Amino acid sequence: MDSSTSPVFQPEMIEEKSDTQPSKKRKLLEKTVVTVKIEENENKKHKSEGPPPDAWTWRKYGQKPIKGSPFPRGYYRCSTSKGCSAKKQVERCRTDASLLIITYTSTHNHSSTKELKQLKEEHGEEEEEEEPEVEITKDDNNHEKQEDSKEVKDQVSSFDEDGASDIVSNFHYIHSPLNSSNHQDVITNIDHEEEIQFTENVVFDEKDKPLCYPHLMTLTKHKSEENDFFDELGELPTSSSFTSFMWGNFFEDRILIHLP
DNA sequence: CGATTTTGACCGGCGC
DNA sequence: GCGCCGGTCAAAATCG
Repeated sequence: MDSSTSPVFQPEMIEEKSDTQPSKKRKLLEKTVVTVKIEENENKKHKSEGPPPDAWTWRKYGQKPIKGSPFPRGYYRCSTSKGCSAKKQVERCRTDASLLIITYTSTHNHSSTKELKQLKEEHGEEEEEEEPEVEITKDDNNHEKQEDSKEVKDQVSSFDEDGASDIVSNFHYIHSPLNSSNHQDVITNIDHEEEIQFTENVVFDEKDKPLCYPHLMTLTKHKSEENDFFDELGELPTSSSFTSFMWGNFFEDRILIHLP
């Protein structure tokens, strides 16, 4: 715990050129990219097109063909809760139609019923922890990302209204797709800065990786710090019970961390 | 009949 | 300034 320099769960904002450009708001959104390998079972034939189910319900609000990709990208918005601003984009890998790239943006302002239930089952009465989390989360945001305070404040305020936390939601992003377990392989990378791969079975050949996620290669090797990732999580203000719950899910799924 | 999907239009950012 | 591209909107269509 190097408190002095440890990056306390730093939801790195997407800024491509923070060099000289005043990064636009657009690029400042949190992004969680999940690459999912879907099995094309004959059983679920037409389902192969749709996005894999997760803990929330999504409503499609748009679809656009993407340059350089034969497959269109679908835009979804969370419809579990009315005021929820969480979004996700679903597209297929340009070169591997069985690879689904899901990009989660923004955060949920609520928890999924499913997960709350699980939480209760595991710990009995940990549900209250949600309340204090909001406070701590806010604090975290305050001293961690001052630059983005505008954005964050905006989001947090809406969270406050609904009385939910956003850090928790971040976890949901991570573990919910894994939880669905309909898929064989899941790669999760948090932000464009720290990309961590989780794979149940390492099936991504070197020839596949650059094709589908060129930057993944770079970033995977740029930091072999799963430690960092763990460290960040360890720093989380979140109650340890919740954290362990989350990681419990990870390991229960037997996710291997594949490092170069 | 309400909720969701489809699809073309619209808009803003960015590169040239 | 213009055109391209990605993201969102909104009306119509479809579904349960």
